[in-house]
Amino acid sequence: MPKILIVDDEKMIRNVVKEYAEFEGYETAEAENGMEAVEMCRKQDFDIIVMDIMMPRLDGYSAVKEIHKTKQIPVIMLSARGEEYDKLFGFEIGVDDYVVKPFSPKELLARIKAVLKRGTSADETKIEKIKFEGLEINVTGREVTIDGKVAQLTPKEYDLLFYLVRNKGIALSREKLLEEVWGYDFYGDDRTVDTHIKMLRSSLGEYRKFIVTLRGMGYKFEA
Amino acid sequence: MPKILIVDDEKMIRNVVKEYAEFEGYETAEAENGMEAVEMCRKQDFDIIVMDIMMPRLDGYSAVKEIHKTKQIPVIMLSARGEEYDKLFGFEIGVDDYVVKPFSPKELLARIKAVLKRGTSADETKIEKIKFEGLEINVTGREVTIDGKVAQLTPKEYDLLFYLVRNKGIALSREKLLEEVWGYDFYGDDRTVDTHIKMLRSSLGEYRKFIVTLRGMGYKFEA
DNA sequence: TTTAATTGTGACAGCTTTGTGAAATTTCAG
DNA sequence: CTGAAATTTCACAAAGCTGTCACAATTAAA
Repeated sequence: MPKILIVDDEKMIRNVVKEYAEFEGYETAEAENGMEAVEMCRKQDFDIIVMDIMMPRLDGYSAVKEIHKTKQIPVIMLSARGEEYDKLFGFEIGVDDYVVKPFSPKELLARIKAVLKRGTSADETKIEKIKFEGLEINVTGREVTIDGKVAQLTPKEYDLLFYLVRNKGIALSREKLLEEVWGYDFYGDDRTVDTHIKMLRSSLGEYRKFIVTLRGMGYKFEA
Repeated sequence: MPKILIVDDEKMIRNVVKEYAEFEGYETAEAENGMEAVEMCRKQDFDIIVMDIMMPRLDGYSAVKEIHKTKQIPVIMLSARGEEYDKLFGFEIGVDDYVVKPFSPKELLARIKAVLKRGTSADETKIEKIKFEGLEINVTGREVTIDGKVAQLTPKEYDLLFYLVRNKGIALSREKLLEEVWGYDFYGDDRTVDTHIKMLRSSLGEYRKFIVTLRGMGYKFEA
């Protein structure tokens, strides 16, 4: 689910937006001013920022300018009616939408949805992921993460895991695995599979539990 | 006196704006659609453009994009209420102001005056850029900057980087890269990719970290 | 309980893949 | 046509993956 950074100095506003956003299933984070927002963006990635213009410490448009120096994150600006409208245009900030206070949370959410739908996160939808609890296989990027951390699998480990997962719940003999993962022209020992299963298990940490040994038969992935 | 280009398919609108503008002492010129506007801008310089969004042949926002490729002229957009508002923000055009139809000519003139007053600080032409920390790719100008300094990439390096970035997070085999970056008719060695990756990495300096080797597979851009 | 079969595991030599510098070739502007 | 820049190939170095083996641990059968 997309992560939203809500930036406003009024706690009330943050709460309202947060509540509505979380109701829609978004993750949220808050910042009280522009400085804080910049800091938070340095440390983590958000999918969209909802930012007030008038704030202490660092105003909204300066913050956007700063954040956009390093990251391309869509922004929806909030501001009091009229007052800051010219400034927004005047500075030609790359802002994706603009909502005037007081706003209806429903409208804001609709705009957030719209911005997320078009924009940069088009790549997000292209990425194919398979998840089992904290084990996540990003097929598109050929990357496996365990509880959010990237696991460094070797090519064979990845291929083996991918084949097992694709055939989850199905008993797979060593012969079958060799044929499918190694290739029909592999001339080696059956036990090679065992070694790679061992390595794979060690790479998967606690999620080794998904790889089940079928004595006298082979292995299977069971989630 | 400043010269205004008025672009709208309705003669009525053009006339009204023209009359008021000339009363204020501005010179005016007219175009019926985006295409005409682009043509006229190629031939002469204007100080400001007042442009409708919805027009036959070439819509306003495409016209602005085209014109801004070569000239930095401030723009005030016109459009029917609400309808095109999203589009404006959606495409992040470098527009200096925005007036909703039906508008009062007096208000439009006031905005024209205001935009002209802010100086031709429209030096910030809207250029399409992609950023990852200090790595900035100016797509419009085919230029890459690293921490603000222009990196001297060769054409292949740029093409390769651009393709990787467009497909960030996606595992790309050498074959795929050859096909997409070099062209389907390239009959060379796979390892050519490696050499160009090497060169690209060296050009990117510390941001070489974004280019990830996928052993046994290929490469990907990961930001 | 013993025994035999099967699977788990650590170590490592050899192999495959990737990184890299340099040379050969091609492209292109002048 | 010439020379500089870009591209491609090549060979070797470096990195890191694989497959095998020996032995330990586990399981099932007798």
